[in-house]
Amino acid sequence: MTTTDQLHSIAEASELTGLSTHTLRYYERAGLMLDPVDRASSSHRRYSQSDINWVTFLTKLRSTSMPIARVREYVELCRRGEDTVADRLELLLTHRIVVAAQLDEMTKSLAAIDFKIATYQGSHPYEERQASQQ
Amino acid sequence: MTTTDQLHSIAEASELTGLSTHTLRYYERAGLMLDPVDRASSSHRRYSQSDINWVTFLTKLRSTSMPIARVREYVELCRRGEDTVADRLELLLTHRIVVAAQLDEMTKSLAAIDFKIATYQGSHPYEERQASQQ
DNA sequence: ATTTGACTTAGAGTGCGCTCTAAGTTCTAC
DNA sequence: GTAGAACTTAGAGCGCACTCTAAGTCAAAT
Repeated sequence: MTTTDQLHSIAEASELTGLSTHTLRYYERAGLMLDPVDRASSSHRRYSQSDINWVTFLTKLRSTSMPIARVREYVELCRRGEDTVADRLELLLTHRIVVAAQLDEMTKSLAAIDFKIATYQGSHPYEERQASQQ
Repeated sequence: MTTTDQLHSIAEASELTGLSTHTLRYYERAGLMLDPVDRASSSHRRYSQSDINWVTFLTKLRSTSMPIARVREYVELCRRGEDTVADRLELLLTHRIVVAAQLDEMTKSLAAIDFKIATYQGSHPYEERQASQQ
């Protein structure tokens, strides 16, 4: 719970998050970091564990197609403190609906693809299948 | 099974597929149609039911993030006839793996978002929750 | 001390998938 | 026959999310 935090170079942060160093800098410039990333005396970035955790959560938002601008809105609410919790909740609940719809559409698409795969594999035993125009 | 096919204007095709007329023309130019779309004497497009069905399947590929170029590869295989079935199958099976991974990542991201939602809603009854830095 | 590689910045460039424009033609309704 | 909507084309433009560049600074090893 205390800040015995080990600090990470941008290369390490890249390893840990799966984002490129370019993207990490880009996200920072885009205002997506919760608080300013520490700097070494050399001005090199030093990522704390909590920075890493934040970026990790951020990638969950991104991987569910939340636009950068929306992520920024969310971060800005976070930075404004505890009295924005209701707004943050609403934002996430709204996003949740989008994600559920995405999952649903994707599942249906997968089913259609699987159906096509089955026709190629010969869904009917004994070669009873008909020639399809697709 | 016979071609009693009703023909559809591009506006109707747009309605039926959920794609804009712009996108329908774009896909055609991009070589994504299985066979050439019929034209009225006026040169207006006339979509057959099988065109519609094809576009519908095409959107399943697109909605699972298959790039346009890959869809085109697939279509070209389809056009080359029955001896490309093995290649088509391989292409779809490869894509299937990608889609499954996407579904998995999305599901995990949703879980992370739900977890955050729960913390905002007060996951613990009786307000036992701690202030989080996020 | 010098080389090598990792880092810094601001800003330009890229790739993808549309999306729109403009100028012209055709269909539908009156 | 004329108005207005829907269609046609080739090609330009756009938005998003990176991704890269260039010129310079800093760090670790020899």
